[in-house]
Amino acid sequence: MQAGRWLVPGLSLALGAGLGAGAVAWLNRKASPGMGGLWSRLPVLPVAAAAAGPVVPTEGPGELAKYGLPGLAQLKSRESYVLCYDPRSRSAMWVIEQLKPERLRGPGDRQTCGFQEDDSVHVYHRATNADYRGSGFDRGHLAAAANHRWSQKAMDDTFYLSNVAPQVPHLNQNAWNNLEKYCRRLTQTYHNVYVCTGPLFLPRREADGKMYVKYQVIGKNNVAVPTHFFKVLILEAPGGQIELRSYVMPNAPVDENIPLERFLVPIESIERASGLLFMPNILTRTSNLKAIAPGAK
DNA sequence: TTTATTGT
Repeated sequence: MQAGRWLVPGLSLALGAGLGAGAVAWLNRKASPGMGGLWSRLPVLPVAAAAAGPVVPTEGPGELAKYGLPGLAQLKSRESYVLCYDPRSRSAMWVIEQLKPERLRGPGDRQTCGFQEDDSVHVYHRATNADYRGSGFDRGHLAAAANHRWSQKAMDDTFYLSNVAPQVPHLNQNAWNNLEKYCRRLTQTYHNVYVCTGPLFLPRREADGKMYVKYQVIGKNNVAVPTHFFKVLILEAPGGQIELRSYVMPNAPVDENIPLERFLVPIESIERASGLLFMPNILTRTSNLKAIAPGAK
């Protein structure tokens, strides 16, 4: 594989963004063999600007991060949830929330809420309302608004587009909505209900017999349309037992008459597909785990 | 009831 060849299409993107930003210097560096002069054309921030930052040691192991690291986990802790942002998909990797019966009721009013850009995300990696407009997709909550009626602020926080993913309207308004209602109902039976929700981008076999991850992107920010969504429920029963239920639904119209149990999947399949791990965290917290697997009543 | 979008 020739790196130079497949890097070139991305170069025009980098140049466009760099020129638009204004504060651009040109890195004058001898072209290394095989790079085809690419380095000499890449825009970088002026060194003075980078050096102004206090953060990184200039000696020892930290020196390789002298000019900063290009990305770190983006955790957003809000009134109603904690989420991990995925700048590549312009959405969340996962959102975790705690459901309690008393939090399901209160002054929170959906009518006063509006979906909002998340200003804490860099504009390059941020979804906007314009991206969704006319796309044919709903702005589907990951942490649901109705889970947080206990405070207007808590409900408002669910309307950040970082807590949203493009969702097929029929799914959002029917089967997925039913799954969310079911989660709220579980607060009547269980002392504590933890819900972790996120998108999946699952590989699929194409006509040539090979596996590909293929997904649509919408808007000028290329917001990724998930192929599926998952929900992992951690339920604390009154007796102290912990129950685990994990669901996956395709981002497609789903007949709402199909029982929710049919969407149960082994937690391991979500862990393998998502790159996330739930079980080690759960197991260190309990020796009393009951996993509700597919095929359960 | 809750999930939304679009148009005026």
